[in-house]
Amino acid sequence: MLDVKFFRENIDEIRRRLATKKFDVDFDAILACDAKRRALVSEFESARAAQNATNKEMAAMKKGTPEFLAKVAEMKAVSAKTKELEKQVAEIEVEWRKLYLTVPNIPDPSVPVGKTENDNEVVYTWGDPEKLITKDAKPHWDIAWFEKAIDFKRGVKVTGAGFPFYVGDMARLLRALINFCLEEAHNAGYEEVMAPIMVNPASATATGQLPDKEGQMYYAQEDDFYMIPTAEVPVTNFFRDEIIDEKDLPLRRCAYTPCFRREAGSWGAGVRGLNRLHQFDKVELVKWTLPSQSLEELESLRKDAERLLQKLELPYRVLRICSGDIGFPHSKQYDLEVFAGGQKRWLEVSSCSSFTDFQARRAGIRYRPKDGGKAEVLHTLNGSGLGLPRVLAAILENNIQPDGSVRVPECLRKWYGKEFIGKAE
RNA sequence: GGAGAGAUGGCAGAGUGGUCGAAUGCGUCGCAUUGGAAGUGCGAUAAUCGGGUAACUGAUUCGAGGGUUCAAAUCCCUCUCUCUCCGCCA
Repeated sequence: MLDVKFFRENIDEIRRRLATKKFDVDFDAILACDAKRRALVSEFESARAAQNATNKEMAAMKKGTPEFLAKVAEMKAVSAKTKELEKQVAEIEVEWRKLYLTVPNIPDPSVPVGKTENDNEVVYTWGDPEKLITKDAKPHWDIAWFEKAIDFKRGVKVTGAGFPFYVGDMARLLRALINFCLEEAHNAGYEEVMAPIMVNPASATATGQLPDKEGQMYYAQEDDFYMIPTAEVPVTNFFRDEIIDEKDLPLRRCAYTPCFRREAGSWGAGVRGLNRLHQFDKVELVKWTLPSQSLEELESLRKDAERLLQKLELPYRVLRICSGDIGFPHSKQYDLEVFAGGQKRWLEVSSCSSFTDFQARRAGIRYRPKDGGKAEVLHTLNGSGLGLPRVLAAILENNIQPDGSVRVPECLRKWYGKEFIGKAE
């Protein structure tokens, strides 16, 4: 949510900058509602002030005297009118909030203007993707032993499409990836948390999933809980409605969780195998920073994620996401995509973003300046470090051996324990 | 799941219809005392939104929502959460 004052006073600039995002906002309706709301609030407040003043007089009067009874009679009408105004204010506040929650965050000036993902800029590429297109390379789902190791059929039986079982060595390899990501994050100064994987609507609203992504989350009606689409939601909400001391900033935390996405309407070509799942595993990195530090913290966050890919020996490219493709609460966003040699495709495995004060204002997360002054809204950031199924896909496709087995990257062996997966023994 | 108790400022905790944004204690900050510190004394100390250059000032907030009343932290209803006991359980 944008600062309301800023919104009112810079509406032309905001219109212009939001026009480059892909979301529709009815500015005129919001401004009209805001004006009406302020007028009503002001009318209500002066009515209530008058009522309060009289009530104070009455408190000092002797009860039951004719003067007192006259006041009571007089105030009945005043009270009824104030109550009516109060009701109108409450109604318009709800209407206004509903409208205002549809306003996305403003893109940072450094974000390239563009309409679709085709306008994203490649910042640079690490490693040599060409080298991976070999005669042995094949999409991971075509690897002979793949269906045994990642069992989609049983997943369909037990739950539905997109909920696979990882079996045996593959389960161990996935666990190795989780451990690797968490340990790297720990070494980079992120404090680990294990978080709830269901959240209430207030949390989902604070980070911006509601109302924007309502239909993309699994919802437990009985208890009004949402399955998290990313650990960003519970982890960021940890400090909801709290004030953090400036000396504790920046705060950095990491969390491993399963993530759940309905992916309604997004199935088509190129989403086979591990490319898109309803439940997947991810380690998320989250930061809370001073406003003045969020841009540099975004750069270091991205580098923390990149380092993982480098250690995993996976060629990747860094994308600067254009205004038309960055998300609703995002101010600035980088995506990291690994090259999967079998599919000859880039797969997104991390998205690193700054939300400026957008989430923090919705969530009521502020910091207390060192000088003890007024609490100010801070900035939140997060990035995947990493989304694991696609990393797994790239590992399988890029390290395939002539005998059909796959070499496991050195950095995972500490947990995986062997050099190969899928080797006949 | 059953029974009971409870939810008040940064924390603890008083407050059962008006003079309560709320006693008191702790904490924090400032000043004094001191060579310095401890200690002690004095004073200050909630948030949000609005008006005003400012001094100041209006509204809202005592878990959430609704109701009664001229007037609610206080009375009534609903919900949420916490604690204790019982039951069940990884």
